[in-house]
Amino acid sequence: MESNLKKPRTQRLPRNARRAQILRVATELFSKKGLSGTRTRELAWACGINESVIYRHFESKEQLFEAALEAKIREYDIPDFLSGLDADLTTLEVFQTIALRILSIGIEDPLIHKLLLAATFEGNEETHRLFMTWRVPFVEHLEGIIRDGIEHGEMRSVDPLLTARAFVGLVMDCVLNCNLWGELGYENVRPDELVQNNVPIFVRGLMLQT
Amino acid sequence: MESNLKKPRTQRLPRNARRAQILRVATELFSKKGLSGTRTRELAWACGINESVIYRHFESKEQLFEAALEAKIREYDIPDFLSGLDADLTTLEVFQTIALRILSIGIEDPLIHKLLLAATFEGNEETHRLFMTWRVPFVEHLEGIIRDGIEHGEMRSVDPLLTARAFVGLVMDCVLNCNLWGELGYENVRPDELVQNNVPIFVRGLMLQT
DNA sequence: AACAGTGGTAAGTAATCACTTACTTATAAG
DNA sequence: CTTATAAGTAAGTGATTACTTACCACTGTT
Repeated sequence: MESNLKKPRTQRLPRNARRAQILRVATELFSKKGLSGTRTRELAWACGINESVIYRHFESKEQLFEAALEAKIREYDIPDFLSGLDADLTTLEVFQTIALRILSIGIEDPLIHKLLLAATFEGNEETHRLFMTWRVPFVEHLEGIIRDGIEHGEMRSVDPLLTARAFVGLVMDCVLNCNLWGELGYENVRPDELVQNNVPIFVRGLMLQT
Repeated sequence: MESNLKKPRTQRLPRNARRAQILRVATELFSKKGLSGTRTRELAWACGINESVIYRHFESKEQLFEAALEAKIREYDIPDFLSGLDADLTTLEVFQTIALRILSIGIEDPLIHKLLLAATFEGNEETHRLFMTWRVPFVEHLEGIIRDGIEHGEMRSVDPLLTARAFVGLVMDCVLNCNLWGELGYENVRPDELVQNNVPIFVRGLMLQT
């Protein structure tokens, strides 16, 4: 009856809470170091638990990565945001609202774009599919707007798909600038500053008459 | 005196040739799988040599990665290209020429952008610095052009730095589209097609009068 | 022909990896 | 209080990692 009883180092958590914690910490590590750069050992240590606990919740590191990515994308329901856009907005306002949304998410939650980048680089087919559920809705929505604009004689006859992609790319590259290379001379800028400067240039070039 | 003499499996190469071969194969693997995803064993196997030979030429995997990145960037002398641009070109033509250059390099040599992406994700301070030697010259050159354009009353009074970054971002995102996500519904498009569609939109939005 | 220099190999090394096994203990329902 | 359930731990597992050591053999020089 000596003091052989082992004291638990960490507070015992119910299943859902522990799973959520692992997911949250994993998202942070994966977005910093990528999939193969993140060690399960340091993930467990960061959670204050033993490595084996991770495997009570996720069957493998890869599946944990997929779950982290999916949870991150689910945080922001893009189709819902797009379908909820006010129908009375001008073309410029629509483009600005969408750009601001992408920039705000990217700057307030830097993890998502780094995680998406890791997914495109190290991910499997499933993570590639998840990546597309993030980017494609923006492109398709804008493609539709541009197509309509051309039909109604408001916009120049550009290629709707290429143009929509270019706009989304322009905005998402700003996010990468701020997140990834922010420490290297690319100082942080406010989302609305970027929107006010860049979106009108693009939209003016797209419309037929000012 | 039995047949104990070992036959060499591979052709013996002079130092420079072997080093160049390792660098070339490493560039390919790193751009496909990233730094921590590339194994020295498979690199050696792909070169047809023993692992230890790699370490006769490069002191570590990380240093090999830096060397590969630097060599890739050196292939394209951007400052030289920019300073050699014809002074008689119109603003639209300058933007188009620069965009075509970025797109052509990115599409004809997909390794460079993937390698740069790996560098931003897994690299150290040195590889980050190298990344900037690729992107920054484009931005600074365009920033100067836009600043002049505003001073001469040809362009709207935008923020020259933000605008230059946005344009470079727009173009480089197209490259990522074609390279990284090309297999997933983003079919390949020709560089000149992208230039013809996207650059005029941006430049028209930038100029004061058509 | 002898030799030095070096490109190459075989067979390691210790460390680290993702993941597992066997076991302990907190919690909550009856 | 008893007991089933599950959250937790310690201590591994074999595989794989980047990198090294000791040695071999090809080649150009003299």
